[in-house]
This record gives sequence, C-alpha cells and structure tokens, in this order.
Amino acid sequence: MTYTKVFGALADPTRRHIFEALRDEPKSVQQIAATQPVSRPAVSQHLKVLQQAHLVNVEAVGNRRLYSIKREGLEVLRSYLDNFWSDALGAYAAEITRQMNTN
Amino acid sequence: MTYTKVFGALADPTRRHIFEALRDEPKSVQQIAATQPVSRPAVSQHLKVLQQAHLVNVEAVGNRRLYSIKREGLEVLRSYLDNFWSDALGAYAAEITRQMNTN
DNA sequence: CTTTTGTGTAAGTCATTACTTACCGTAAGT
DNA sequence: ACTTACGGTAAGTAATGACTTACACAAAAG
Repeated sequence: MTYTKVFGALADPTRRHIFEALRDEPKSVQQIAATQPVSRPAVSQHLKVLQQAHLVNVEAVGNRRLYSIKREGLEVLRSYLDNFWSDALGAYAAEITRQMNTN
Repeated sequence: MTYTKVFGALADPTRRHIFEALRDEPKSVQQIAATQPVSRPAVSQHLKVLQQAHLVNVEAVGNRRLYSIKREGLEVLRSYLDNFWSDALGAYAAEITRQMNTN
C-alpha cells in the first residue's frame, strides 16, 4: 500500500520533476509552477500526491506554503530494494546475488 | 523515461506481486497466474510491462516461457536513489544529508 | 493427424488519472 | 476597507490503464 503510493507518485514525469525541483531548496507552489509546463492547480494536485506518499513536507509561511523534500518516502523505496533479495533468500535469489557480485 | 517505466511498472500492486513471485525461481505464465487473482492474459500483459521496464527476462523453453528477475530494472531504481542527493549537491541537500546522519 | 497445453494479442469496458478553468478563502500591501 | 497575491478545491474532460472474453498459433501428447 505504501509502496503503491511511493512508486505511483514517482511514476509520473511531471510529478517527478516537481519532486526533484525541491531537492536543492524548499519552494512555494508558484515557484515550482513557474518552471513547469502545467498550470498552477495541476502543481498543487501533484504536491498533494507527493505528500500522501510521504515524499514532501509543507510549511505554511505567511501567505505562502513552502514545500520541501521529506526523507520518509525515499527510505521506503530503499528498504524495498534492500529487502527484495534478503527476504526468504532462496536458491535463485542467491544466484542473482552471485550475478550482482560478478558483473 | 526509463524511470517512468520502472516506477510505473512497480506502482501496480498486482504487477509488483507478480514481480516478487519470480524472486525465488523462474516461473511460467501459468504458474504465476495460478497464485494471482487475475486472469492468465492479464498476467501476460503485466509481464510485458515488467519486461519493458527491464525488470524481468524471458526464456522460451519448449512449450512454455520462463520469466525470471532481471537486475537492470532494480539497478535503475537504486541509481535514482543514489544520484538523488549527490547531483548538484546544494545547501539544502547537505542539510538533508545531515538529518539523515543525525536521526 | 488430431487434440491438448501454453501463451501472446485483439477488442471492448469500466475505473483512474492528469489536466484544464472557475471559484473560494486567507494573508499582505496600499 | 480594498485590492492583489497565494494556493487549495470543485467540476468537467480526454487520455491512460487494468481487466475481461475471444481468438490465433506453436509445441507436446495421444
């Protein structure tokens, strides 16, 4: 369920670009929308999805709302990768692991 | 573009389950379909998507087609995570890194 | 050779989604 | 107070997607 949210959030190119735009510094909705080819409400909707995936944080500052990267979402992703091979490590998984170390 | 394919492929729960079902050993379409709540053609279609995302391999063996995990897709994912912070590391990214090491 | 098994693909349907414009409330500037 | 700036939400639309059944074809079995 959480995986679905995170993968789904990053699956859309526009949404991924918005997410990446926040990497260097927190930004307001307008600041983000100015660099994106979609309307301002569209950006708001994307930010909502990113928020539900625990990929961004919001902080209301005066008139504006500053969005920033939140670690939690990406950590879910990393744990998926880390757990993929370790869970119930069978013969085939071991074989793959061997390939990973070899190549 | 590649990111879109991989994230999109793993965003669907059914497709993710199919992918995970291949972790322990290669399986035929029927073997997979037997454990999944969707029809056999649906599984075929999911496998096609996973293939295009470089997440699975196919090998025709006699009558059947054995699907197996392919490393490439997940490696794309891992590199996305790894490059996320390191690319154009700004002040804010450094701050996040500090948080990651602190918490 | 005929039948069965295994799988991909076509076509159609229903739900989801990414987008737009229009509208509303709230905070800041004059 | 009035106006402008900021941003969330509603409503509608066009595209995408996940699923089904029906069909086609190759390999295995009889």
